[in-house]
Amino acid sequence: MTIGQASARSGVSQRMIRHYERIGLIPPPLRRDSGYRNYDERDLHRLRFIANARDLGFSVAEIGTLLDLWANRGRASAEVKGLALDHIKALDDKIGKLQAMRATLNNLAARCHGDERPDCPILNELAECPSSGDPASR
Amino acid sequence: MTIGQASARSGVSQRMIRHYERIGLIPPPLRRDSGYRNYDERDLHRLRFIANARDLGFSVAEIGTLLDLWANRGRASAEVKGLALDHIKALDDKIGKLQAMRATLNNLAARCHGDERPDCPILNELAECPSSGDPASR
DNA sequence: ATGCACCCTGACATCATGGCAAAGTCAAGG
DNA sequence: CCTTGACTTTGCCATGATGTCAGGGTGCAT
Repeated sequence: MTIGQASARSGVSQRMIRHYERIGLIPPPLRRDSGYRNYDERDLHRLRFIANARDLGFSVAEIGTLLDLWANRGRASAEVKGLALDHIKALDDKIGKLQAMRATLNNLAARCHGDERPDCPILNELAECPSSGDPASR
Repeated sequence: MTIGQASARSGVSQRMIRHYERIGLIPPPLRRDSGYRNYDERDLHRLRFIANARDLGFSVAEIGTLLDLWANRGRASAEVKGLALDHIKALDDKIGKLQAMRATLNNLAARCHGDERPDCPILNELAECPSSGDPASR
């Protein structure tokens, strides 16, 4: 199948398929005489794996490791689980930071009357030195 | 003050100060005869504003708008609040996506025994077609 | 005047992705 | 057989926010 078909059936854009090939995440497929990349079901399966892992937020490097583990029939599942748990921790970190931002901003927004008058606690707070101002929001 | 001092006192790296200047977020400062950038308290104040906004996750484009509003003494606070609320919504979006990833992954990890045996539901699920497999986790 | 810490510019890297352009290929219909 | 339109190829540029390195100039204290 051509790259367009592989893309449509895997959910990975053509652009990214070529990209993954160039960075070595997937092996270069066979080429037709015309030079067109020719993918088989095995390649497709791998692309779907990549799409799923990417949707879970794994980085390309992590996906590479997961692919290796996937290909290695003798791997210990503990290794995979370790990766997954690490990634969960990273997600929790990100979520926590975003929630902290949200809380601070929500706090500021609540204190801003939001009418046609120019006085605005949001801007006032942004203009403060980080150490001064509202310690509770940090 | 030099860029190093401005950086230390604002929490914005020298690299980013120069960057913000180049993209027009901050005006080019006066230069000494040597060519060194020379910042005053006003510049410092602006840099601190930028640092605070950045810490709340605003993009450079949004920070530009906020700076304009900050400089415009007659602005309506509603405008600022609107920006803030939009940003909160964007944060909620991101948080929601990350939480969905986390939930799915956590689900998978819980089903993986994580020992020395090779069988692993995490890899199995990643290898599935997105439409098949475990609809509950989506 | 010598050395060290600082500053200058410019370029390249990240990470995952999009877009564009010029050129070749394929399949179907006239 | 030839045209047309859809597809593929490669390569380069761009994003956003930031880091790093290199090569060269500056300023100050000893």
